Amino acid sequence: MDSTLAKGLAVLDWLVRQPGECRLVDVARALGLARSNAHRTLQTLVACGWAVQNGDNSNYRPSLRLFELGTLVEAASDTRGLVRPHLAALAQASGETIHLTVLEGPQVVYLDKFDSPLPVAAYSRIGGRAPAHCVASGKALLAAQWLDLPGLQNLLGDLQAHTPHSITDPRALQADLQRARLRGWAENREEWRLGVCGVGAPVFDARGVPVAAVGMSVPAIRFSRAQARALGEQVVTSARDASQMLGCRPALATLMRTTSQSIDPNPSKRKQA
Amino acid sequence: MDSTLAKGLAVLDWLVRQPGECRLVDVARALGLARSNAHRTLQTLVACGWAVQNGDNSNYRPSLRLFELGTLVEAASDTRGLVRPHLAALAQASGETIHLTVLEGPQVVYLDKFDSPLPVAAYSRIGGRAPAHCVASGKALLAAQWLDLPGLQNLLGDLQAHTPHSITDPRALQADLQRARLRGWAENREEWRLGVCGVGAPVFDARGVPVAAVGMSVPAIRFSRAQARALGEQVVTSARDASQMLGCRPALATLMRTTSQSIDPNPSKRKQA
DNA sequence: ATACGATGTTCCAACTATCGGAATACCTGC
DNA sequence: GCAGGTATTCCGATAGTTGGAACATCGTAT
Repeated sequence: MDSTLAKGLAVLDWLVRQPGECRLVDVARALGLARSNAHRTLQTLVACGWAVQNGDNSNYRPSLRLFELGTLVEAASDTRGLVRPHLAALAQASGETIHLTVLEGPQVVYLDKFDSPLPVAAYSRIGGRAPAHCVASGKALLAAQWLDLPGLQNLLGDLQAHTPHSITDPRALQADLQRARLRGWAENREEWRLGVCGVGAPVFDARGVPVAAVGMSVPAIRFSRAQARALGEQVVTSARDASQMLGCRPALATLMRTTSQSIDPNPSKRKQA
Repeated sequence: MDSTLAKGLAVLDWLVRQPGECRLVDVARALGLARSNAHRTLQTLVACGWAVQNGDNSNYRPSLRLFELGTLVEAASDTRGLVRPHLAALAQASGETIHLTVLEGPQVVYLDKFDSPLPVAAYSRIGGRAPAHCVASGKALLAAQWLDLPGLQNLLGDLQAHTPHSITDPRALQADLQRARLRGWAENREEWRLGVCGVGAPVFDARGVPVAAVGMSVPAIRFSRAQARALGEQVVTSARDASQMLGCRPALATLMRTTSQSIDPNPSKRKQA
């Protein structure tokens, strides 16, 4: 592994997470580098346009290149733009906090978000992450993949608990996902943040592949069985509409399937996508 | 300069700009690397979470880490969120395409955008870039910095022409900026894209530093002297409101100044920001 | 079914770019 | 002016990178 590259990326990552500009020594100290090493690394980042140096005090900060590339990455799958109207409609109709997430490894990443007018304790940020097994949209995406137990464990690793309600047993999670498949939507009962529940449903593209999930965050106080069911239905409907917007035929745009994972025609060609 | 780091960043950059997943050889060929070298570089990117490898065909694509960091970089200056309502209002009132830009080196980066209902030929993308000396918002930002001729040339380098109307003479640009300062807004008359004009005005933060610019893109057909003036006034008003939103005292929130660059209390401390 | 070409991955010795201590330059505050 | 802290430069030792070659794998043509 190229340690020089890894180091540079770590510096960049650290730089981004700092509030203001950073001094060279701070970078060096934070990452345990020699000053001269940190200096050369930062100079390289600047020369390549990933960081900028303040001419006055020679402090460093990340450039907008990351923002630029971030929008490109996100735009590559133009899911967000296409789904956005449906999110807005759902936010309007439900009055709750709505978000759009995608799965990356064992986590979901928040692609888009509409905040509830009545602020919920659920704190999330576009670009932020959450463990997939602890949030409704994450479970919806997991359910839609029909993984077997080894596959699930391989993807998620050890299931960390984040509240007393978090599911930490893979078998229990598997059962929960199966329930989600039957029901059409996944549930989160304070498994990520105490006091915050949610429902989520997957969005499929034209090929029938689950590419994103619509999630709704709801305070535990408003999350009785009956309320959950009603909200779940709303989310499923919204997700199904969104799927059709992405070109998915209606029949596919649902989490439920009579046959199990058999129908997944993935020839896994070694071809350029 | 750390060539390993530079190479890795180049790979990442290239990866982001490809439409789908990428094969190793393509990366190697595109960047002129040995296969083994490209392999190690990509593996490092994957190990550090900046790229992901498709398990089936071992193709590579950028991870959402870039999106994540991109939103962080952009959120660091929460300009966008605060100014957004004013942009929306201006878009509503004018019916034209509105955007928010910041200066980075000789370019502006588009932070936010509201598209006109009547589609203008101006093609721009959030996260995209344009040469500062060719667009109205860029000129507004340049004007707000009161640079002298050497400073301007140092920042922008050679002024490239992008249409026959582009300003390529630094002195002419300087004069144009001076006009903008007197007027309160900057103009672009088909200097970046033929058929597309625009007006722009700077947004100041609480310290009176120009941090962004509001721009409006208008088809040349609707950009007579009188129309330009009317739109310019609108943009100035909007930018001034936005500045106050950022905590700028009203008196400072304008491009015009009676004294020249003298009042710029920048003690240039070598301190942590 | 077999062979072939193209690609992904691993290995390793030569080499060169990186590392980090030390010296220098610079700034700031006392 | 001096002291403390920091950015930058320098350079020899070293360790990490490099790229060719071998091997494994896959898709396709024969």
